[in-house]
Formats: sequence, C-alpha cells, structure tokens
Amino acid sequence: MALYHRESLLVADSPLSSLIRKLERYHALDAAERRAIERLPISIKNTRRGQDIIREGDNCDFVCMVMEGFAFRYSIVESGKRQIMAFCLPGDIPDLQSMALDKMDHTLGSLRACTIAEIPHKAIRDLFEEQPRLAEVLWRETLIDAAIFRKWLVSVGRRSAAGCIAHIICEFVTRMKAIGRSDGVTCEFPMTQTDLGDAAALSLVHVNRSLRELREGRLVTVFPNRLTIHDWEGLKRLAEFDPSYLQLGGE
Amino acid sequence: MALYHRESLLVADSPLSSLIRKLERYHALDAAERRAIERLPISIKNTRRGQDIIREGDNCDFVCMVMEGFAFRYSIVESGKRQIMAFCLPGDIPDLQSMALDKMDHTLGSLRACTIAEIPHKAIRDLFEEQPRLAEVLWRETLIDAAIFRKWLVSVGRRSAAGCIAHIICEFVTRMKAIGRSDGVTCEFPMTQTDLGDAAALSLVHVNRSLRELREGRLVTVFPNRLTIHDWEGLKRLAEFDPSYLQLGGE
DNA sequence: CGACATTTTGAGTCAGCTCAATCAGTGTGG
DNA sequence: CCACACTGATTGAGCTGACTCAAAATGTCG
Repeated sequence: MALYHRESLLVADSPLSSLIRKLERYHALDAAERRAIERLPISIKNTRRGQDIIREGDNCDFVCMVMEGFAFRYSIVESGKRQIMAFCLPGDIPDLQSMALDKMDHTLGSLRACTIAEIPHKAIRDLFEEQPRLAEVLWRETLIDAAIFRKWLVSVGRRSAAGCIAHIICEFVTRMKAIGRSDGVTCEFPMTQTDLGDAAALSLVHVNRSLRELREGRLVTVFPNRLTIHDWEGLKRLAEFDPSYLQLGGE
Repeated sequence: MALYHRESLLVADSPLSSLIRKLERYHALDAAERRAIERLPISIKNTRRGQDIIREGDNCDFVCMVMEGFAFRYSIVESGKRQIMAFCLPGDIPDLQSMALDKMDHTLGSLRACTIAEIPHKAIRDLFEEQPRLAEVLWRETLIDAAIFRKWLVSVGRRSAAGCIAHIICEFVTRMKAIGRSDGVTCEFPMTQTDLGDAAALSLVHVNRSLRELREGRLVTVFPNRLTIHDWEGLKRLAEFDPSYLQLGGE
C-alpha cells in the first residue's frame, strides 16, 4: 500500500470508486452525489473463476457491482451449449434490471476471480429518491447494455467468424480503455478460446483458426491472458466496429 | 365505425389507448396518470411496408409509438445481410432509449403499413416529472426489451434453425395474446419468410424448409399472413420457450 | 390479365462443426 | 527437483447444417 502514489490511494480508498469513476465519465458528480454513493451499505463477496454469482431464475433483493475481476452473462440451452451474452468489467452493475424485473433470465458467472459488492435494492431505491440524477445515470447504463446486446446479435447472426471475434475484441479493448485498463494497443484478456467461442457462437476449434487468421493478417494477437493490437484500423474495418453505441464520447 | 361495439369505441377513442392498455397490464393507472398520457401532444404519421421510420445514426427529439401495424428493428452489415433484432407491436415505443442515448444504433422499419405517433422528448420529460410512477413503468419496458434481445441472442447463437424459428413464433404469439390480438392458437403474422430469415439469421430457403418441418411435425402452420398453432406444448418444448422474461404475469 | 412479391423445390457448395490427437503451461504432492 | 494431473491451445481430417444459385409455382393487387 505504501508504494502507491497518493492519488491512486484516494481513488482506491472507496470500494465503489470504480462505479463512481464510470458514472463520472458521463456526468461529473457533485459532492453530495459522491457522498451518497460512498455511503451505500455494501457487502463484499469474492468468487473464483467459473463460480456463478447469480443464477437464472434467482430473485435477489440486492444488486451486484463488479469491483475487481471480470464477470459474464450466459445461458445454457438443453443441448448443453452455452451462449455468453456480455462481459462485465469493473464498475459494471450487471443485474440492475433485477430492481424492476421478476427473476433473472440468465446467469451471471465469474470469468476470473471477482470481488463483488452486493448492494441491497432498498439502498439503491433510497439513493434514487435522494439523488434522482443518479437514477437517470444508472438507468442510462442499462440502455447501453441493451445497445451492446443488439450489436452482439448482429455480429453473431450476420458476421463471419473472424468478423464476429474481431468485433468482440474491438468492443472489449474500447471498454477497457474507457476504464483506464488499456492504452488502446494492449490489454489484459481474461477469456479463454472456449469463452470466446461461446460468446461468438462458434466452436473452440474454429475460434482457434480464426484467431490464427487474425494473427497472420497482422491485425491482433491474442496470447493467453493478453491481447495486442497490431492494426487497429484494419481490425475495426474487419469488425465493422463503430464505437458510438458504447456512448463513451470523443473519438 | 358504427359497426363497432361501444366498448371498443371507448378504447379506440384515444390515439394512445394501446399504450395505456399495455402499461396497465403491469400497474393500474389512476385517473390523473391516464389523463396525463391522453394529453400528450402527438403527431401522427403513416408509413408503408418497407419504409424506414427512423434510421441508424438519426438523432431525433421525439419518440415513436406504434399505434397500429408492426415495426421492426434492424441493421444491415457491409456484406448486405440484414439482421432483424426485434419486432414491435402496437403499444410499443421502440426508441424510448433515444431519450438518453446519442443517436440510433439501428434502424426502425415498417413490417406492415403503420400508424406511428411521434411524441416530443420534452413532452415525455414533462410527463415523467409530473407522474414519476409512469417513468418507472416506461423504463421497465426498456428492460424487457433488453431481456428479449438476450433471448434472441441465445436463439440465434445456440438453437437449431427450427428451434430458433419456433422461439420467435412462441414469443410473437405470446406478445400478441397479451395485447388481445391472439387467442393463443391463431393470430395475424405480419412477416414474410425473408423477414423471418433475417430475424433468425437464416437464409430464405432454409426458413422455408424449417417451416415445412414444423408443419409436418404438426406443431405450427405459417400461412402467409396468418399462423395457427397445432401443438403449443410441443412448440414450446422445441423452442425451449419460457415466457417469464416477457413479464406478462400469470401462466 | 399482367406485373410483382412470395413461397416452394432441386442441386451442388462451403463455412463451421465434431472427433481425435498432440503440445504447452501451471500447479501440486512426494 | 521431478512426475503427474489438469487446463488450455493447436492442428488434422472428415462431416453436415445451412448456404447459394436457379427455376417453377402460387398468390396478390391494380
């Protein structure tokens, strides 16, 4: 701890700092709003890779925020095949919808060991009453999630295997950059090829071949656990990636 | 008009009646809430089949409600292939997200001739301020939309051609029943086989063969413009359809 | 009735699948 | 420090569900 620069310490101090940073990307929070978030009662839970955080059919009275690590949304169909619908990064609240909907229609799993903050629905409801502006900002995040689902649907349905994988990679790097975990060229990559296949609705073998294609085309290299982009424009072109749906501003 | 029963007339009187009926499914509206909706300033627009209502990239200052007819969300990728992401039924507001997001990430088209009510963003914002409960109910609809996108992603990615088409049919009939336009056995079916293919990410030829399979299996018959279910349980089983994500209650 | 949209069927092709091995990296107990 | 177990990546080979091309049949509407 003592090794850290003072500014990092300030940020790291609050368990919900990644949430605050994320919300501030859209709208600077005032002191009262920030304090209201910091005062949220949370209970911290750690999960291991592969462990489910919330299951399809569950009906919780709290929401989960990913503090550290990576989670993902998925369903398994009767044939045993798994479809991954989204990756969740630090600062994300993947089940905010549970505030309004009956029960989970999909499962939330851990892609890597995660630190999860559980926040009671009631506390969120009180927060929204006290700071209506925060309700707006948080609901907006669920709309961005929906836009991401739509883009995935287009990718899975209508793009080539390599194009679909490229789109997933483009989106991931862009989101990682937005939370300060990538310089846009290289970043941590928490998914195995099996995970990537279940996200792109492809078999493991075909993912492997498509990744080789991307590597040999000098577009991107996916080492286990790390990803390096050689040709961002080429990758974007192949993926037909337009980041505006992520609502990150700029670009 | 004179042919209609008085009750139908009452319902048909307000242009936003299909919206009111939809919202009441979840939460009975009081007189003030209903009046606030009825007072919304709207401008009515008619579209023909195939005509776009809002285009990808557009940035409007109003939202569209489908009063009559059927709309659909879609994108076209560079190869020329089209992916349909959702069908919109009377009472739906498919672009409510435009209140919070920058620009459309997909296009809204007319599946059949539509009557669209355009409602200014400002009027909706005022409505939300005056009747915060309505904001909650409307935002909830966007969460249901997101659940629908997730189910489609699973279908397109991981189900067989027949299973995916069956899921689309199950969902459509269930939603039609909820707005009083199906008895659960038969209903109007506004999509061509080409449309169905672009929704399920299948070719026209393969859709045709899969529909024959469904017909020969005595599950469902899709006439042009009309659909008849022979074996609801069998169809549900093939589609692995569980309607709870539509949040219609009951069942 | 003619023009056009939609459905149906046949036939050959291919992107992506499954099965089956092999190889590499990592962690663990002795 | 090494043998073993395990997870994940890579490659080969043959298969198949879904595709494309092509044409005919049917339905719809001015």
